[in-house]
Amino acid sequence: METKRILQEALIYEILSVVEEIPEGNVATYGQIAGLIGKEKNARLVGKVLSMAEYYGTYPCHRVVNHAGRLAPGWFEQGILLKEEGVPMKDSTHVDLKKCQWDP
DNA sequence: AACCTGACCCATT
DNA sequence: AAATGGGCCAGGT
Repeated sequence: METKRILQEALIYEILSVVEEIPEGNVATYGQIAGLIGKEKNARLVGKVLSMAEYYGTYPCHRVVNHAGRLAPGWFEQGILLKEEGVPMKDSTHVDLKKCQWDP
């Protein structure tokens, strides 16, 4: 039980430290992040963690979108934050991945 | 164990 | 990047 909790926290830390690396004006996809921490097929977990990111601290989780550039459902503030950074938006719910996807 | 859910991804149409 | 269908993985009932 205890070891499981520790492993989870380690995973969360890895995810958040990658998110922290995303430069202003760029966005990354969940799958991208999952790949960077060596868990390519675990993009869903990344989303899960980010949904609770504020619980762990302040991270630029608004710079993370899905593979189609769609913003997180049920989080309207995200679009505003991105626009303020100068991220090109296709519409209120999609960013232009082609122009602003983060290249690690 | 079985089943459902989700801030997902991919190939196909 | 629109709609569908199938796959994946972790958590919760």
